[in-house]
Amino acid sequence: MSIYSFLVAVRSDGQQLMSDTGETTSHLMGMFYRTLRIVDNGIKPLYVFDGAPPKLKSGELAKRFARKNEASEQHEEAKETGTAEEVEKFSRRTVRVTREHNEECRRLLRLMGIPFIVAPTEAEAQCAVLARAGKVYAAASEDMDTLTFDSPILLRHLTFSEQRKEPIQEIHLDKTLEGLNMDRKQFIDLCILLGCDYLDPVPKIGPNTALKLIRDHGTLEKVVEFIESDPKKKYAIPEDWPYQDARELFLHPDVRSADDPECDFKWEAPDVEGLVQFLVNEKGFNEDRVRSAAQKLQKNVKTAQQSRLEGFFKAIPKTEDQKKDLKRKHEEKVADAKKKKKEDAKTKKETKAKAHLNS
DNA sequence: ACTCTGGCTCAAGACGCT
DNA sequence: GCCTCTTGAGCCAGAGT
DNA sequence: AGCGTCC
Repeated sequence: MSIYSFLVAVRSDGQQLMSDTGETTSHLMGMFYRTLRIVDNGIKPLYVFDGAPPKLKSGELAKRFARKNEASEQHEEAKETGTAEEVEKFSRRTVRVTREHNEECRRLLRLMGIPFIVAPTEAEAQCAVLARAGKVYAAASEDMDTLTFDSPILLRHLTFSEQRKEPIQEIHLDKTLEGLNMDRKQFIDLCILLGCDYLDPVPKIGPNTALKLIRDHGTLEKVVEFIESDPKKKYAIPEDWPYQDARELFLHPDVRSADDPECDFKWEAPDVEGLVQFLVNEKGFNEDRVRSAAQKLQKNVKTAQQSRLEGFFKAIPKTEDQKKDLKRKHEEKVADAKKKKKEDAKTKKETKAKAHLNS
């Protein structure tokens, strides 16, 4: 996901950054400096790449594919008749992450000495397993599904950029369940009803209604039964709506077990000359910048071992206003009952163990 | 009057100098 | 054999209560 | 904080 956002956001004059041979470098630029920042803040990141999507997702993926093609057409059209702004707008929408982008990011991580794993399927699910097993301190992702996959802690907006808008959020699954007064099974059912990648949403059921339905009926089985037997026909379950399959994916996703040898991660010193070869010689990065970045990495490999444990995050108490605000939105609706802890970005942070990043 | 959903649009990263 | 997945927030209209 | 630049 972050590769995607780098491709969309890292631009100049409406174009992605490129080497002199015309190859895109936006993803490397984004990866390199963000990872550097993270390491510089005492965190030892582990990246997780998405594997093959589960079959249940193919319907959704087909839709996205269609949308992407549509955007490409609009892009072509804009190039003929539209303004420069329109061309740029549609250009962003046509962005696709390729195998090459992925492989270059992995090569970059290897040279930086940062470990990664390619998940059998969903990266979020793999993140959750590793966090659950204590291989990492938390799973970092923008996706709430990470909690549904049973990660004990989710970090959102884990970036240490100076001009970051959103504060880092640390969300604990146990507190969330406590706040909702639900067990994990109900939470999974709630998330499915709320709308997940695997199933179409149920029309007219938004966050509030979803929460109420699960509260009133306890399980999705009962909710579906209620909806179908409702004489007023207020809601309609979509034709093809295999919620049991979705639930099964959340409960038993295809993941690499944490004790698998592949999950024996190591954080190593950067290969400075390799980085120079790759980023400077091949991609045209500025050599001084790359070398000083590599130096920072090297320094942190040493100091990171002797983890200085200070308070990692500083909690900011929620005001009543903020609570009200949260009532609105859907993910946040969940997050609301969920007790989230907002973190102050400006304070320096340390991880106890290792923070865990999702690609 | 209030609540809720759904449709719409937009913007999206990080650095370093001033 | 192709093809590596957009997403969230803010705003507003309109239906439902 | 704003803004040009990174490649």
